[in-house]
Amino acid sequence: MMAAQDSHLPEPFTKIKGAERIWDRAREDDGGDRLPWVKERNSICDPDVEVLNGAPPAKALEGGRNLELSPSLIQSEKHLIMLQTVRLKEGEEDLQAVSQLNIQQQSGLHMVVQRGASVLQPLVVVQQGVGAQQNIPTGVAISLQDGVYTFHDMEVMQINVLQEKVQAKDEENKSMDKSPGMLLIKKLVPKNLKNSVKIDRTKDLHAVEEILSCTAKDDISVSLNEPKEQGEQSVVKKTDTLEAHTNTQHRKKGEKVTIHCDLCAFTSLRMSSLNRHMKTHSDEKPHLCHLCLKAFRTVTLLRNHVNTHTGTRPYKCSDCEMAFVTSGELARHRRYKHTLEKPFKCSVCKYSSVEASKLKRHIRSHTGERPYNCCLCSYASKDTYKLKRHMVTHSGEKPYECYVCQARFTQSGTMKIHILQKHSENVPRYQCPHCNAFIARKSDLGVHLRNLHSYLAVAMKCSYCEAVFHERYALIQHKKTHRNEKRFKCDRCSYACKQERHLIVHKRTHTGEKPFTCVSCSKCFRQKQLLTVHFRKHHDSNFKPTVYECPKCGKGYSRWNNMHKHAENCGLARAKVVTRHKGSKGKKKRWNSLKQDVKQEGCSEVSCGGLWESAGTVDLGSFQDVSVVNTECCASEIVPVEYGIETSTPREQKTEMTCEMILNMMDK
DNA sequence: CGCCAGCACGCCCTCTGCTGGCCAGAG
DNA sequence: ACTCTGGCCAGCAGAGGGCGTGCTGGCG
Repeated sequence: MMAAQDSHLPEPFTKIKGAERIWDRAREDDGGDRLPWVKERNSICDPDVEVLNGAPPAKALEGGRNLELSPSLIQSEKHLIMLQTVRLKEGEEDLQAVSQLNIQQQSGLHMVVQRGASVLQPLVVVQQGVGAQQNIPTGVAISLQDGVYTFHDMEVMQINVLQEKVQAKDEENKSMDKSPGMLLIKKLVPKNLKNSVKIDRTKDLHAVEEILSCTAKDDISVSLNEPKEQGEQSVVKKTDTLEAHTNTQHRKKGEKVTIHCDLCAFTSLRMSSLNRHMKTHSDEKPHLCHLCLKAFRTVTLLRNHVNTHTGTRPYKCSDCEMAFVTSGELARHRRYKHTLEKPFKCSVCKYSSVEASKLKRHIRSHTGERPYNCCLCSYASKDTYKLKRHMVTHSGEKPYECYVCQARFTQSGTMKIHILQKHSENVPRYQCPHCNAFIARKSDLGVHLRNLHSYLAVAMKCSYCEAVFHERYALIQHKKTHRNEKRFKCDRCSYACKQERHLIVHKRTHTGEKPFTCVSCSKCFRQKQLLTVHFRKHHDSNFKPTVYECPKCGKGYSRWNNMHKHAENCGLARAKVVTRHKGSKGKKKRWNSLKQDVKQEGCSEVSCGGLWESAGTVDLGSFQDVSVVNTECCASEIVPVEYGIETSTPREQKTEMTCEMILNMMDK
């Protein structure tokens, strides 16, 4: 019930940490101004003042009595109220003494104390305007002038229940008529215990829950008091369920007695437990580890610790080879590995965990809370490990080294991937389900899928035709179909070609245009290459005509295609057509390799005038002997089977070869 | 007093996915 | 020669699993 009403802190609460948590919350609420909050643990043995762990700003604690708000909190319009125990002197055991504490005047909190009791100044951070008021059930909240704090916030307040039935009954009868809206906190102390007392939070809050859930019952009363009636006391009690808190003065023979710790909320039915508990308030740790000199309170703790040194693991898992120092470890291990029991369930999603701390960490992924701030940048993490890992980015440290190549990495996972993909056999690759591409990393496959195969709301149009595509990959594949298309068509004949410049040359056959004139004899040519050939042959005395020899019989030809035609009858097998892609470095290497292969096979290139280099398309069809060797190496290496690459028919190849050769030579 | 269960905190690990620089291939 | 593209790669952070350890408190 309480947890449902206060979503802040549903998790279990521990006495000291609760106070810290309040302070932590105050820090978080404090506008993030990063004030140097310092948690101090005041001596719990201080006879006059007990300050809950997590010291407030010094001013607030000054004197242990005056209640002041820290400037930062005032600025942030939040109220900080400290709860501290103030033992009243004899003359102060009345409400007048309380008022002298200035609590009401400064905080708006109305408190009532019982005669002889200590007074608790509340240590609560209340945020204004958080709408908490409507969430607080009547009688559960303490109203402040400008804020509200709930029972949950009262975790750090010491609440106890009056057991004095008769008195309570009278109080109850009086107060039931009073208007609700103000719950007075009353701390009752057994008269033989003059020190401040905290109650067991779990039990008593449960008790209060129970009270609140059944306020109509006769045996339960919730006493409320008007703020102005400070002289009256209120009592929260449930007579039959709170027997455990019986004041020792009223105990009967055989009745179980709850013993309270003077210094905290601990209660127990056994004195031995209390005695042992009291050691927790002492720094005494008499049991020293002889191996590391670390000190422990108890022999058991020391033994467990020594076991960590010796490797003694008495608790062995029955289902696997694991063994542990403590039974708790074993139990947890069994939950993780064998029973798969996950009792901590997230209320937001389906996540569940073996440990509460894991659920707490998980919840941060919902809330976005990032409590761990980097001191060097704006990064903040949700857990300590991530912050620690992040700090490596500032130090430049690369703690992980590849054992093969000594490359260093910042994260172990990165190194693992490196080793897997650089130094391992049978490296797994990820195949794209849409295009059969194989990609080394799954994450990169994701990038590939996003870039190439994701649906695009705005369709992309092909730049060559009207086709539109919603997938980038489909567009790319489609464009490749235009690659070998003879898109440039002559409007006077059936001629078509792939490049516009070829069409321009062709059109001169229709217009009769001959723009290239020989400077020596004024003869005109349609193509630059024709002029060049003419000039060399007729006007260049240094020109030595190229002779293309048949690799089979050695017969020479002045033109490559003529030799080529001859060679067809010399019995050489037909080679595959190879297209050299200009500008492709890799293909250029392969092209040179092919050239070398062809040379080695006996196709002599004699003063060919840069034929190999200038040829756009080469028909090796007549080199039958070469083809046997080269088609294997060429087909596999040079012409990878690619989508959209087409091969030409022999006749086309011859035509294209000549044309492109000439055009390329013209370009030169 | 010892055993035990449970809690809390911390550390380390893995898996995962995003990001951006680099580089070779393609145009 | 240049630009663009996409795979490769390391860096880095998010999320969660598993275990180590210390401590507290119930109980025999």
